[in-house]
This record gives sequence, C-alpha cells and structure tokens, in this order.
Amino acid sequence: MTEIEKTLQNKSVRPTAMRILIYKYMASKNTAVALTDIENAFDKAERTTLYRTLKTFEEKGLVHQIDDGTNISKFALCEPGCNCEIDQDLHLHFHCGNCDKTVCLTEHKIPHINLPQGYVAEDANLVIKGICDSCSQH
Amino acid sequence: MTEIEKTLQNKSVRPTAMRILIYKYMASKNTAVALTDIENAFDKAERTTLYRTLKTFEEKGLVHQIDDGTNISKFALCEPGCNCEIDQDLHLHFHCGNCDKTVCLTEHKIPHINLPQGYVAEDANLVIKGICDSCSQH
DNA sequence: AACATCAGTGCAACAGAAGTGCATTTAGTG
DNA sequence: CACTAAATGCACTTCTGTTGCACTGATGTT
Repeated sequence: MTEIEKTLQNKSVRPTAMRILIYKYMASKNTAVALTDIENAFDKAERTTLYRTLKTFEEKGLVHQIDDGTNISKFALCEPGCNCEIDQDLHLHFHCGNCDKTVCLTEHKIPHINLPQGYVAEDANLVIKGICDSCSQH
Repeated sequence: MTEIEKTLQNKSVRPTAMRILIYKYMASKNTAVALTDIENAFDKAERTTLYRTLKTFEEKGLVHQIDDGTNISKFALCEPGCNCEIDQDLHLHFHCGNCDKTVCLTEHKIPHINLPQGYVAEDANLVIKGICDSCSQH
C-alpha cells in the first residue's frame, strides 16, 4: 500500500485508481487546480467523476476549495496539519494576473478581524492578486 | 438635474433613463447586488444592457465588483470617497450564509500583508463568511 | 431643419462551469 | 459466489457571463 493510499484511507476515502491518479496529479502541482485542468491532464477522464471526486475530497478534508476571483473554483491539497474544515489554518492565497496561477501561502494566516456587533464570522477568504515570484523575475 | 444625474456626469457616464434606474436601485439596497437581482427587479430590462451598464459603472469608478465566493459577481456602489480603482480603500466584505446577502464593511480595511520575496501585490480581496447582524438576532 | 455620427440599447446566440438523474460497473462483505 | 453499496460514465439541464449585429435615439455640425 502506497503513501497516497494510506492518506486517502486515513480520511475515509476509498483509494480507487481514479482517486489515486487525481491525488497524485494535485500533489505534483504546486498550484491550485481547476476541474478543467484535471480534465485536460487526463483526457480519458469524465468530468462528472472528477467533479464528484473533488467534492468527496473536500468533504473529507483532503483538499480545500479556493475562490481566487476568477469565478472558477480551484482546489489544492491540504497540508498534513491542515484543519481547514474546522475553521483554523485559514491561510491566504495568491493569484498571479500574469500566469493565472493560484498558490497557497500556507505560512501566511489571515489576520483576525473585529467585526461590527451582530456579525458572526465562520470562515474567511483572502486572496492577494498581483505578480508571482516566477513571473516577476522576467 | 437630480443628484444622481450629477453623480453620473461627474464620472463621465451619460445619465440615461436606464442608468438612472439602475443606480437608484443599487442605492436603495444596502447590500451588493448581482446582475440577476437587477434583472428580476425590472422585468422589462435586458440582461445585456444591465451587464454593460455595470461594466461601464465599474470602469468609471461608480461601482466596484465583489467576489464573495459564491461564484456570482456582485456589485456595490462606491462610497463618495472611494478610490477602489487606484488600489486604495480596499475594504472587506461580509457574506451571510443564511440570507446569502453580501455587504461592504467600508470601515474595515484589509490589513497589510508581508508577502514572500518576489511576489508583488496589486490588489486584494477579503471576504468574511458567517451570519450577518439581521440573521443573528433570530 | 436636415444630416452624420456615435453611444446606448435590444435581440439572439454562444461558451463554459456547475450540477443532476439514471444506468452500469466496480469493490467490499457475508 | 451472491448481495449491497459505492464509484463511475453518459446524457442532459441550468445559470452566468459574454459577444456580434442590428436598431434607435441623442448629440453635434452645417
């Protein structure tokens, strides 16, 4: 049994062939991926399967969904200690306007915000847009 | 000439009947509105006209676009002193998971973030999700 | 006033992402 | 092996966003 299979099982996700492939693919990228990205990477894959796989991964805490302002949902693997489902580990994301890639800046947490009376915060999403390190070097 | 007509002209937007109606509608709401919201409010309106009107408003700095994580673009009128087009006045937004409304918290600015080397920030988007004041009272 | 010009509007159609329903296959369990 | 439940594949729908083209109405000029 591989590392990936163990990881999936730890989160109560049955390690099917497709799921392992998808997980591997996401692990190989250091950026967040959209459904369409995966679809193009494996041209034999069904969109529905990918869609539901990502949903499952998200429910089980294997990946987190990222909304980077492009109106296209992206996903990134959770770090080993990530507890995004219980409202901790709210790191921020960076979206590069040049290469259109979105990365997790897991070291950078979202600062605490004092909301007006009556407002109850449950989740937060902070996206910085600009030019990423690879693009700014050229 | 009404206040609204003056406001539009100040921003070099010709105050047509439709535009005045749309502006009035947005001013009457204290929440951000989606294209579909306006479409439903005036059932004689064309989606394209609304779409392009909002685009124009945004270009001219009358409204700012908000991405609240629902993957539906929303818009809100800029405050009198708002300079969102030149990357200031980056206030945060609150999205209520109960009533699905999104409001500007113009008093709350996005804190400065120190990015890793090589990353250049140009814009930022911070959305807090939770329960809004009206919903939390019940 | 007649005319030319251009912004604004209406209509139709398209693209892409998200989501659903159902049939079929695959995997785990007794 | 037989049974059950989960996973997958296929077809289809819905919704938002977007563009192209034709038309209209306002603006400015002679």
